[in-house]
Amino acid sequence: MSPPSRAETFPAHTPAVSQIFTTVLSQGPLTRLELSRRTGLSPAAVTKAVRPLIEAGYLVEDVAEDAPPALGRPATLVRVDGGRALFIGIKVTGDEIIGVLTDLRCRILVVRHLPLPGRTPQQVLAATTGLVGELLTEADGMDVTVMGLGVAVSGDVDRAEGAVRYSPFLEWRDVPLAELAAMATGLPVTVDNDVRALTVAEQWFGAGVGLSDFAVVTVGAGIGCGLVVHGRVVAGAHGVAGEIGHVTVDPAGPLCHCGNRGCVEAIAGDAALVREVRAATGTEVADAAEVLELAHRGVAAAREAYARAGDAIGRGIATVANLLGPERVIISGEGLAAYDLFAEQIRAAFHAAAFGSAAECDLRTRPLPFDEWARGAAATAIQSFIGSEPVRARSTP
Amino acid sequence: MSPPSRAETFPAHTPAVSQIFTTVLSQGPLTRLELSRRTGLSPAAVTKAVRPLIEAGYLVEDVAEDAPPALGRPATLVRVDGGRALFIGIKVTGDEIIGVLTDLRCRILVVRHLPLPGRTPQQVLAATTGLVGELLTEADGMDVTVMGLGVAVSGDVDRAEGAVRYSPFLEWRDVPLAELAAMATGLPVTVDNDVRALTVAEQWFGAGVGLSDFAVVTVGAGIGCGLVVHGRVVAGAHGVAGEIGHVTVDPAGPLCHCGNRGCVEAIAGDAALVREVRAATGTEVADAAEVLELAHRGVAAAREAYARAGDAIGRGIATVANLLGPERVIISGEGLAAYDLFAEQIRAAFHAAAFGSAAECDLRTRPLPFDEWARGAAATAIQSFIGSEPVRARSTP
DNA sequence: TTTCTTTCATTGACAGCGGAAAATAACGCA
DNA sequence: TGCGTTATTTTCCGCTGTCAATGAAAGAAA
Repeated sequence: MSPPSRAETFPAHTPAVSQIFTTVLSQGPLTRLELSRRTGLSPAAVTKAVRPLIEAGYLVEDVAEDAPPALGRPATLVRVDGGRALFIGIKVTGDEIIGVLTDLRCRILVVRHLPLPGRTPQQVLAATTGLVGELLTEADGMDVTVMGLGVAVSGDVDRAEGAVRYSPFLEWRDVPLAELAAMATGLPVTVDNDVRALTVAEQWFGAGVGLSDFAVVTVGAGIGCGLVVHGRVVAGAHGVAGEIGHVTVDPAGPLCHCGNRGCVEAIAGDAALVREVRAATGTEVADAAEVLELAHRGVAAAREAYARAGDAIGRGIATVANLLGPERVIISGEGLAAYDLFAEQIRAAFHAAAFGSAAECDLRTRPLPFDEWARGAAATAIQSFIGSEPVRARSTP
Repeated sequence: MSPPSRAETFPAHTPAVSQIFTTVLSQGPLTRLELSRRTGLSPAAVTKAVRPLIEAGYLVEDVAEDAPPALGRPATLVRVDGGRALFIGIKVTGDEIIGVLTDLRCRILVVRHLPLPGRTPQQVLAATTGLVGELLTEADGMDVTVMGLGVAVSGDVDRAEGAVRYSPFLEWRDVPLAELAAMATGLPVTVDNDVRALTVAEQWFGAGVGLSDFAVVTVGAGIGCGLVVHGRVVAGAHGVAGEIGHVTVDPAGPLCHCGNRGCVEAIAGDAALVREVRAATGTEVADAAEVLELAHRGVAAAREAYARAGDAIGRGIATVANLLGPERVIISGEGLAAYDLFAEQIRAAFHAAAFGSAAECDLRTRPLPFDEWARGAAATAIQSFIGSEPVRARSTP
C-alpha cells in the first residue's frame, strides 16, 4: 500500500518539470545548480520544478557521499527514486514474447519468457495479457504500482496511434494493438517499433545519454538501425526509417529477401552467414550459433563469412555517418556475441568509407542480452508516463 | 528614406511572433484564423502576435480578391511585405562569386557575378566586399534598408560561429568569415554551407514548405544533399552531413577523389561523365555541357553515361529514403539540365532500391539556375534576421 | 567563538505570454 | 431592420519563469 498522500499521477506536464525530470533520470544524481546549467533554466525555476517532483515522491534528495572538501554550502544531490513506480515492457518475436518488469529508472527487476502458440493478433494479445498478469503478480509483492506497459514489435508501427501498420514478420496489418492491450490489461499502453524502442532506452539510460545525434545499429537475424537526430528518434514520414539492413553495399552481392542484391542484411544477417558457410563447406549448418562456433574453431569459411559481414556493416555505418554525421554509433544486438570476429572489419570498412570528419564518429559496442529489447519497450512506457512525448504544431518550425 | 516611425529591428523574438511570421512568410497570405489552425495557437494569440508585426511594417493586411461569396464576416488576409527589407546573398565558387539582392520574401531583385582573382580568404573577402558594395548601391535607389548578408561556401562550415572550418575547394581552414565580412561591410552576416543554405531556401520558399522531413539532392559538378529532419536542417556533429555524393553504390566502380570506389559522385558527377565518354569514344571532350550535347545528338556512349549516372543517383536517394523516410526528395542542381536523360533511371533505381513504404517518398525535380545558390545564402540571412535560429538547451530533450 | 567568505538554494514580487470567454465587427439574407 | 454566421478583438486571468534579494551551510580567518 503506497502512502495515501502521494498522488498516483505524475506532476503537471509543464515543459520545465518534464525537462528537469528527464535530465535527472538520464544524467544521474545532480545538484540543482548543475541542473540549472544543463537545462538552461534559472536556479529558481529548478527549485520550483523539483519541489512537486519531490513531494510526489519521484525525486529524492541525497547528500553527496564522496564529496571532496569544498568551500561553501555543500550541494544536495537530487536523484530519481527508482522504486517509486514500476513498468512492464514486452517484446514480441516470432515464436515467443519476452516481458520485463522494471523500475522507474528502467532497471530490470524480473524477466519472463513465454512461447507463442501462433502469430495472430488474438494469440499474441492473449499471451501478452498472460505475461503481463504474471509480472503484475510479481509487482504485487513490491508495494508499488505498475504505471504503464510498453510493447515493442518489429515492422511499421504508428506510435502515436498505438497501431501496428504492417509487420511482415507477424503478417499483421493495421492492428490497433495499444487499444486492445489497454482493454485487456487496464494499463496505459504504448506500442512502438522494436528498434526505435531500443534506441529510446539507449538515449535515456544507455550510451546515448546527453547526445542529440546518434545511431543504434543492431546486428542479429536482421540488421536494424535507430536514429536520433536533433534529440528525437527518427520515425520516418511513412513509418519506415533506419533501414540500414537494406542499404546496398554491393550491387553484385547476394540476393536479399527484399528483392535487391547486396543489402547489408543479405551479407551480414544470420541467414546470410549460415548460407555462405553451407555453400563453402558443403556441410549442413543449422544456425548462426553454429557458424559462430565453427569460426571460433578456426574454420576458414566461417571466419571469412564474418569478415565479409563486418565489412558490410562497416560500410553501412559509414553511409549513416556520411549522411547524418552522428556523434556516436552504438553497435548492439545478439550478433554482437561474435563481435571479436568482425570488430576489425567493421572499423576498417567504416574508416575507409567515411568521408572527411564523419570518420570522427565514435563507434561503440554494447552487448545486448535479448531482454534488452523488452527493456526498450519499458523505456517507451516510462517516456510516455512522464509526458515527454514530442508534440509539435503543424507549422513550419 | 523610410518612415521614421518604423523601428529598424524586428519585433520581439518571442516564440509566437517568430512562428507566426515564419508561417506567413512561407505559406503565403493567410487569414488569422487559418494561422491559428496551422500554428496551434489560439486566435487571440494570433491577433496579438500579428499586431506588432503590422505596426513594424513586416506584415500587411490584404483583402481576399477572389473571395467566393461566403457567409459571415469576410476574412482579411495577412501577408509579408516583401518590400520592407532587403537582403544580400553571396555564393562563393572556385572562380567567381555570385551575389543577389533579394527582398524579405527572398525574391531575387538583382544578380551580379564577379570573377575571383584568387582563392585566399583575403581575395575572396575583397571580392565579396566589392560585390556587396555594388548591390548596396542598387539598394540605395530602393529606399529600403539591407538588413543582412548571407554567404554560402562549400565544405565544413560552422554556422553558429560563422566560421569556415575546412573547405577543400578553397583550401581554407578555420577562417572566421562572418566576422571578417561583418567588419568589412557593416552588415550582420551569416555564413553557412552552400547545400544547407539551398535547403533552407527550399524549406521556406520552395518545395519543402510545410514539410518537416525532406531532402534536397543537388546534381552537378558534385552531388550534394541537404536534409531536413524534425523540421530542422541537419548539420552533423562534426560539421559533415548529407554527403550523399560519397555514399558507395558500387564497390567495384570507378575510383573517386575521396579515395573510395563507386561513390555516387564518382559515377554521376560532371567529371565522371566526361571521363566515361572520353574513354568510350576516344575523342576529347571538354566538359559536361559537351557530354550533354553529345547525348542529345544521340551518341550512345554519352547516353549510357547518363543512364549510369541516373542509376547511381537513384540508388543514393533510395539510401536516404531507407534511412530517414523523408516525405519528399527535391532533385535540383545545374546537372538537372540533363534531367530528361536520367529521369527514368533515377526513378527506376529509386523504386528498385527503396525498402517498403520508403518508396512512397515523393521525388520531385526543380530546375536550379546557378543564382539559386546565392538565393539560398540570402535565405539564411533572412532566417537569422527574423530570429528563428534553432537554439536549444544542452539537456536531453 | 565570532565573523567572513563562498557556494548552494529559496523566496517573493513581477512581467509577459498565451488561453478562455465574451464582446464586437462585417458581411449575406430574409 | 433584424438574424445567422464567421472573423477578429478585447478583457481578464492563470501560469511560468526571471530577477534580485535573502537564507543556509559549510570552511577559513580573526
